Amino acid sequence: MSDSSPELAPSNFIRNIIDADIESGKHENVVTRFPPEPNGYLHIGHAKSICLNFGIADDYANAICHLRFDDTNPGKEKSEYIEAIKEDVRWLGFEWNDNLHHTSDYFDQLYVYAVQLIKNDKAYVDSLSAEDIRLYRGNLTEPGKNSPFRDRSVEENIDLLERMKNGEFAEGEHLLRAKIDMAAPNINMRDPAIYRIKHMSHPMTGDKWHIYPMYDFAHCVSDAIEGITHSLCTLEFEDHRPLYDWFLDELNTSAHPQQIEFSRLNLDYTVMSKRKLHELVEGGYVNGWNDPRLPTISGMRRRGYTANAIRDFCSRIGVTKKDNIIEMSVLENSLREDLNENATRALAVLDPIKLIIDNYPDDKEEILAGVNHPKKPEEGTRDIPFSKELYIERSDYMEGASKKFFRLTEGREVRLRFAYYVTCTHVVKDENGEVTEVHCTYDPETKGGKSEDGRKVKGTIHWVSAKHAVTAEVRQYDRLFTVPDPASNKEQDFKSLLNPSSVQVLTNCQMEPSMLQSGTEVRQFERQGYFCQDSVDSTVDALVFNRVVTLRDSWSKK
RNA sequence: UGGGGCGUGGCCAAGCGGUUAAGGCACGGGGUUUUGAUCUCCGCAUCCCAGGUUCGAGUCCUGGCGCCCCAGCCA
Repeated sequence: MSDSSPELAPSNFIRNIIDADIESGKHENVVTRFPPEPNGYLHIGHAKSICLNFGIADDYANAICHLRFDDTNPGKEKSEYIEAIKEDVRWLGFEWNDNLHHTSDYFDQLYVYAVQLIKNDKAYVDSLSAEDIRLYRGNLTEPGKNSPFRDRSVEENIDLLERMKNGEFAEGEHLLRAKIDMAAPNINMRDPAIYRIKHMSHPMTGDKWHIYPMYDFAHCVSDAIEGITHSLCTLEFEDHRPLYDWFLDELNTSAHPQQIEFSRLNLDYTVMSKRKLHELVEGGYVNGWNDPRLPTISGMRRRGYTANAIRDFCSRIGVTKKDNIIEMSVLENSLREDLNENATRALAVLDPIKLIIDNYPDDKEEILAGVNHPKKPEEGTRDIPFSKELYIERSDYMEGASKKFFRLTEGREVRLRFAYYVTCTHVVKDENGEVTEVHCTYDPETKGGKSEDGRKVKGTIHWVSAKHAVTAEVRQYDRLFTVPDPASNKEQDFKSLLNPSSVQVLTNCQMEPSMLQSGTEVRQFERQGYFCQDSVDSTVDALVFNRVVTLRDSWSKK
């Protein structure tokens, strides 16, 4: 292993297999691959696979990981997705260097291999309808039966395949199938399809082909051509492994990669299948693939997640073959750990109410120093203006509050962060009984938020000078679904389980002036959470912030 | 009811026959704190069930039970 990496990912059963293969001399150089189909955007589940595959390449000496687009179905794939996927992989911090491939790079070779199968009497052109093929396949408990076209001559098969390739037939008219065993208990082995006719233009090969190879045939061959040593995929392909091995054995390829399956990542209160994500995006239930509520890489990036947090998360959840649903708190913990360490602080009032300091001079203004990071003095301080009228959080005042409430209530003294101690005297209400102003007096001897007499002030609240405040919009996100596993009930439409308040927009947030100069980085709004400007909607004239994640809150739980 | 997998605390996950069953998240409690944040300390399982092998089993055997995946010319 390389010693350049200070923190290697924790080991797992796949790394154990690789270790053993190196130990035994089976392989000297490990080659993995991340093989997305460009038919949608990457999500956090893909990040698990990316971290696994590229992580191995990073940690083992002379190991590499290929990025290969599995583009065998032009009906579903688009160049837009290819570009988005590349961007996401790079953003996560991985580099494929010269190892960028497409399954379509191998279409010529694949065709040669298909002809070889025919010559070896291991493949044939079937002319049954799709419906008949399904009927002939049998079912889980009953064997299938042979197609009447199964025994065509090698010459006829080659001729038919050639003509399929040349576009002489309509889609569905013919199908090249492997000749294996229609009675196999593993349904994947009942003469699976190899090539189907599709009169479609392909993002990479244009109009050259009228037939396109199926996954089972193309994937193992592509792996072999690229010299992949360990082909890592998810559990649902376990049943396909015999077929993966069958093709490579029949074709006698120079390399025979080992397919190893691991379980996909599931996160609670969200969905991870591409089909469902497509449904949410295309149905307008969310605003595009990069909607900050989505578990897509682009959505999380826009929301303010960091690549570090996602990689840390992936290393924490492990790699096994067990079905799992990871709690969102694990992801949030990885995020908070990164942000707490790296985000500078700021004061911002999300739901403002006026706080008026009656004994503070009307026109006086002061500049106070706010610590940028409590654990990093080297981050310095920033200027925060202070004056008679401030905004504080509406929830920081409560009428008739108990002594357990550390914030404002009549007669109680609290500290205004970095500023002064103030004591609440009274409030003003409107005709509806809503509090419109909180009044207080301050102690001039407590500037900076400390007192000489050592008096105890339990509560500290954040504030913003009203006349200096910057108004902004803040979007607060909550879980996308109301239940932990929205996909569990197959009869129920998962979309009916969407959380109607997955986003709450606050338009009158008041922030300290330094937020005007705050770029795109994530900042912590003290006592609230982490926020970053929305990369799509925020402008200098109309600031828009996304709440990345709240701070841990042990008070509201009580 | 065919085939393939999986089953260690609320959620993940180490453990590869032999110290009191790692660790993280969550949860409960104490301390520190100009963020009820951070930090810190403490607590928190006998391993799906039942037999068996063994001086000794979460780890081996047998039999159950439970859950997941497969009948696309999708990947």
